[in-house]
Amino acid sequence: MASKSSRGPIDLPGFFADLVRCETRLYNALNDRLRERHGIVTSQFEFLRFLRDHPGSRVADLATEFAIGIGATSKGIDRLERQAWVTRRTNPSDRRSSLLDLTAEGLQLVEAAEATFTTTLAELIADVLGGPSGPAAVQVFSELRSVLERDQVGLPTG
Amino acid sequence: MASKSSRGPIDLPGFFADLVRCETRLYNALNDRLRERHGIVTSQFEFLRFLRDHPGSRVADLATEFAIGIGATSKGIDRLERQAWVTRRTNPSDRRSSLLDLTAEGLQLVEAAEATFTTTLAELIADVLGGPSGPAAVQVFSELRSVLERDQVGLPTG
DNA sequence: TTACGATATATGCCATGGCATCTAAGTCAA
DNA sequence: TTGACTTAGATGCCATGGCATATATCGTAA
Repeated sequence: MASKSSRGPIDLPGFFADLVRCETRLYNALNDRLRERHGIVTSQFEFLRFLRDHPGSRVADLATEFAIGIGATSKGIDRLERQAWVTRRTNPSDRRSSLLDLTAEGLQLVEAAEATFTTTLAELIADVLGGPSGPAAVQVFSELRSVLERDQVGLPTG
Repeated sequence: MASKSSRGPIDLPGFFADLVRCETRLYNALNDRLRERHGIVTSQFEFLRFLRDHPGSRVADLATEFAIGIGATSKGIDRLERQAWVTRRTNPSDRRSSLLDLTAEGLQLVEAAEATFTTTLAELIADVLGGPSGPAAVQVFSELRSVLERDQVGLPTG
């Protein structure tokens, strides 16, 4: 099969469709692996990893990072707290909010899950991303993310 | 701010994080626009567009395309059918399934929504995708999608 | 034809996210 | 200090998707 390398302007809807299909399938595949090996799903892994890398974050910080609602974030933290992977401690400088941290178990879990995550992701995308166009794709998404965050595109209300 | 152009091997988890954040925000932003102008969300627009381009598809065809479950697809079609945008007609060669088609209203809707979709997407990503790395990113996702579909990665059960 | 296994999808239950709302707490000015 | 406004996030209701199951139909072999 000949590769389709159009010369004209980029087909943005086509690109977006490819992007969403890839993201869906990768997310599904990572969910499967993380669930069977660690009893968590990818969104939980991402929460835990963020809290490992940003201890003392607030619920709103997570909501902004992941561009999901505050309510959903609060409920997500509830679930992690129920498993004793995360603790809330009252923010001493603003008692409306809590500061979030991993427990020792949470830290252990995220380290183990990260190995699974990284390995699985490599199995799925390393070949394509390791190709000649890989670095450019990395660059595009890094830049696009910066732009979307700067302009606060696609932040939910609640 | 200096741009971060690492020379080493690609940071796949970092790339995946950027990818998911971009997809979330773009999907949210497109949802907002499509909802306010046409009363549909992006997933519905994608169903309608697929049926316009593949008339006579079955529920399973949509499920495979979007890598979502058959049950969810059936329910999604229920909702579009209730709005009289899609019709089910019994498949004459296999009465377990139905063949799906847009109604005239559905066709009109998808054409109008497509204009909104394309315009909005261009506002959000044309600048970055029009840069020098754009074509490479397009190429990467086209290829990655092909690989993931060939290997049937991340297909839900039901 | 009948019986059995496979297939397409419709449906029910559960989990999760969006959005609205509620409460506690912080800010500020008079 | 008090009262009005704002903010953080917890909670309730609803919509949607995953997965399991139920139903109808199909294909095949006896």
